[in-house]
Amino acid sequence: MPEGHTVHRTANKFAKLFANKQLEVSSPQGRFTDSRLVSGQQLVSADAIGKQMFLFFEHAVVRVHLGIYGKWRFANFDDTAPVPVGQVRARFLSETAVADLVGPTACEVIDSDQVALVQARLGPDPLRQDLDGLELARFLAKAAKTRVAIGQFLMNQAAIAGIGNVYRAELLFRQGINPHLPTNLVPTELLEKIWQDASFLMQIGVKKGIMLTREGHLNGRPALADRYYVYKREGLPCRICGAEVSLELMSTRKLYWCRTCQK
DNA sequence: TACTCATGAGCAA
DNA sequence: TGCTCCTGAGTAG
Repeated sequence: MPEGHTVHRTANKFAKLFANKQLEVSSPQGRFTDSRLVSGQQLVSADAIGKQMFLFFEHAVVRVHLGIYGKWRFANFDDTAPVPVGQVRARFLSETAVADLVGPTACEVIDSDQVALVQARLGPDPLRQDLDGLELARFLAKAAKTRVAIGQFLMNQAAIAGIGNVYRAELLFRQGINPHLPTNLVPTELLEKIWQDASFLMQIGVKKGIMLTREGHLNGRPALADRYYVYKREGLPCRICGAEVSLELMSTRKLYWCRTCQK
């Protein structure tokens, strides 16, 4: 489920498994021909900003973006690495562990200048430590300048990095905000709440590996049907007021919301 | 077996 | 706004 929390979780796992190890990098599927540019190098670190992951090798960086379909598969082994299954774009192999990447939108080798370019176009990430409040300030500054609907604004990775369709719907529901409200008309206190809630929920997502958004259901592993307030619940009664949950398209993406709770 | 759908985003017009 | 790309799970027939 590739929203920002998945990517941060993967970066942590990658660092834990592979940091300071020499990796054999290959492309079983054949489409990641640049794998040879990093194969044989040590992995220095793994980092995530929003939905982008960066694998820093000694002399180059691998940038990965999962898109909708992308997935990582990790495995430990004693003697022989498991045979790749399906369309494995990239395989990262140490002596005892393997990470297979399937179906990413992007998997490429870039240099530090290109890393800086990608990072510059990304907005603040609620999962990055923000002790001095600068990330929040960046978010508020961007929000103050745009009349785009808040539902659309939250999907813009240059506005806030890491939010996807699920968190967008659930964050707006939790704060009772109409997704069509122009962003510059959303009171600052509410924008701050959205930011803090995103940070809170996404940290849970990183820890648990699944998206949880319902009060009283933030622990354990609730079934998919019990996990969200509005996401994928069109036509069903709102869990708070009982009104029918609405579904509409907002810039080609499905938007779920409750017209009664989100005035 | 064939078809549909999905948590995303870049690009052209 | 519409088209395109990427893969696999679920469902209809």
